[in-house]
Amino acid sequence: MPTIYDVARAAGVTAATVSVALSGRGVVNRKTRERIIECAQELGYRPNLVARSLTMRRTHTIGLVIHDIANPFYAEVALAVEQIAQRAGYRVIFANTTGDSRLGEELIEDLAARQVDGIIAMPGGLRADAVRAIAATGLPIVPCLWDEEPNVGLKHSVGVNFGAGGRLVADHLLDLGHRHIGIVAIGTPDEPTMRAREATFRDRLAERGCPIDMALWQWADGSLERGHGAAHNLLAVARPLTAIYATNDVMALGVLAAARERGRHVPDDLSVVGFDDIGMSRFLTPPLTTVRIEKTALMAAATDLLLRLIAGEEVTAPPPLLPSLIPRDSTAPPGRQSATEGR
Amino acid sequence: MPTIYDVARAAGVTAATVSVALSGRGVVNRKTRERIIECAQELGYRPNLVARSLTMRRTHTIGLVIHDIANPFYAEVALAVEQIAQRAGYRVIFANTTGDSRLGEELIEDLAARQVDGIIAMPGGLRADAVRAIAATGLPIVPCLWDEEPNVGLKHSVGVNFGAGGRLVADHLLDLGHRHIGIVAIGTPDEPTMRAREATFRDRLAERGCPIDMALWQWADGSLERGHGAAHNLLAVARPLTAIYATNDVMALGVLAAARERGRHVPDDLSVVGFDDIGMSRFLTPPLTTVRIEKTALMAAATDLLLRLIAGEEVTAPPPLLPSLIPRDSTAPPGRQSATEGR
DNA sequence: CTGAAAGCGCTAACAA
DNA sequence: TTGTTAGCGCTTTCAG
Repeated sequence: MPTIYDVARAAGVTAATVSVALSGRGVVNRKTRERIIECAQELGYRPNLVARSLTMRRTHTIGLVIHDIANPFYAEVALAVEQIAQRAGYRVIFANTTGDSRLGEELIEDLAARQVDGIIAMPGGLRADAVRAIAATGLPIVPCLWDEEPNVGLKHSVGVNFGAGGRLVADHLLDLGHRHIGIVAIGTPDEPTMRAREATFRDRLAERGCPIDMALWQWADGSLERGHGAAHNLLAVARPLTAIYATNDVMALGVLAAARERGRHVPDDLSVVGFDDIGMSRFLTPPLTTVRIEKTALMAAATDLLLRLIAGEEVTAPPPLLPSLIPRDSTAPPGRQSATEGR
Repeated sequence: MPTIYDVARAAGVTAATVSVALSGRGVVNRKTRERIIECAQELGYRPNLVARSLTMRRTHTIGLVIHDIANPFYAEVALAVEQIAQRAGYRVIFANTTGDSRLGEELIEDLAARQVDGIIAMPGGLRADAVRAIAATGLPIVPCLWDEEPNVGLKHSVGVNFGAGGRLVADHLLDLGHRHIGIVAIGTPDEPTMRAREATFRDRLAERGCPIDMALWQWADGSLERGHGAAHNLLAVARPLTAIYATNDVMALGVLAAARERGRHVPDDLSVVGFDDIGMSRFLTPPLTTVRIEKTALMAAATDLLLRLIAGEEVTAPPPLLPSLIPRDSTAPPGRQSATEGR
């Protein structure tokens, strides 16, 4: 690979001049510039961006730390981030934690060592204090869509009022007339903290005189497979159950599958509601009632925020957005009097 | 950020010694090493990986160029690549072309300028000659899962026998007794080249005495939305039609939705088969019959291949794998004599 | 308008 | 075992 020195020699000038000529920063004689450009082209010169990064202390790279990109929710997030970054001349390194917060910490440290200009930190496999530690370093980092600790105690973050979403679901189901509601939540039985979207749901149910039966509370890890399994557990329980709230769409997809496998027709025999509104939700059978998170808009805003932060602009993070419930065909008033078991 | 010099000063040694001590490459006195490590920790020293990259001529970064990561197929691919890379200490920069080959070329050039150690090139928004041009540069690049030009004329690539897949679909449908088959293919009417999975399907149909009715041939861009729209077009045509082959699962999902919207029951009134076997396909309603591409295994192999190439090992690319048809519930013998229109 | 010189942070010979 | 020196490829004053 030819360096700037090679083209300098070819053009009969010095490296500094080539640098200036090629970047169009300073002023260079028209003819010399042309000669330089020509030589560069001929030699197939391509700037070494890591050398430039070293000098400039800017890599034009950002890091995106997510749970796992195979989850459509994060995939959509990643697309939004990359598109905004790309247009600004930034590239993005993505790293999957798969829920391992030990790994998450390593990854985030590595990104910092690689001198990324900033980081977008999604929840799952990243502890708040690790994020704070990085932030304390001065590295711009914006936490996005964190359930607990919406802003991670940081000045810049972009969030959503997940609690409001949980309430919307409770109201929707209650209004339809459901009284026997199961939930497939993300988390583990032993972990004491509960995410807002689950907590407010439970609280609202109690508030409206229909406290949830904890035998109908299932924990899962957010994956399709686990959501599917949890739904089977729920449907196997010999109790009335007319609706299931899966706290993300991917698990809701698993719930729909389990319902079908057990001969439960959705929504006649069972209502299902999800959370997130991933792209495919409206195409499912039946189209899924869910809580919409404006992922794309939010992540675009988050990325823009990060880029401005990097540029040293004085910016202020947008306030948490209110999610909205999108009623589709997977929910309906309870039909056949609380079927207990499909098959 | 403290540099290696700061640590050196603190420990009363020289930078070179710190470098050696911290990397554990050379031999350093036990006590000095300990002192150095201690100082490093105290100062919160973190190596500057771009400086290291400049010296070592190795960034431990690879590029992944894909169509768009929001497509579950590519998301699964990306996960596999990242996981293998991660374990080897590599990070991955992903770049979406969204089908724009002009952009694809820029991205690939930029990755090269950033000195990535290698590139995984997926089809869609990347022209074969652009890939070849980069390869000619000496930058390791492995094309994966390209439909046309399986190996892009390169020595190292990983592929699949897509043609065999198309044939499997044709045989499956024909064997079930279907004679009126529609197709939702990826491409555009004007583009002369057809991908293997479509071409062999068409040819096999003809071979077995059931040439496809070109009025039942729809082109789409591979997205859920377009697949959905194309299916509606197909179902609106006043012709017998008992099965639809969507040449990727994402579009097949759109076909299932369209069928439902038109009151066509799958598989009783309409059989649907996809291609790829993305993770959610077996959870759809009904579970989708499809051609399985072992994405994860293949991409893991591809990434491993790339890493070895980077390491300068003498490697040989695996031969194209044969895909297999996974029969699920979305296909069945044609039922009600070729319904023409559902509603 | 162009060149000389220094420096970004790290590693690698080679000496001491 | 540790230090000296040079260099990776580029940018940026500061002179000329």
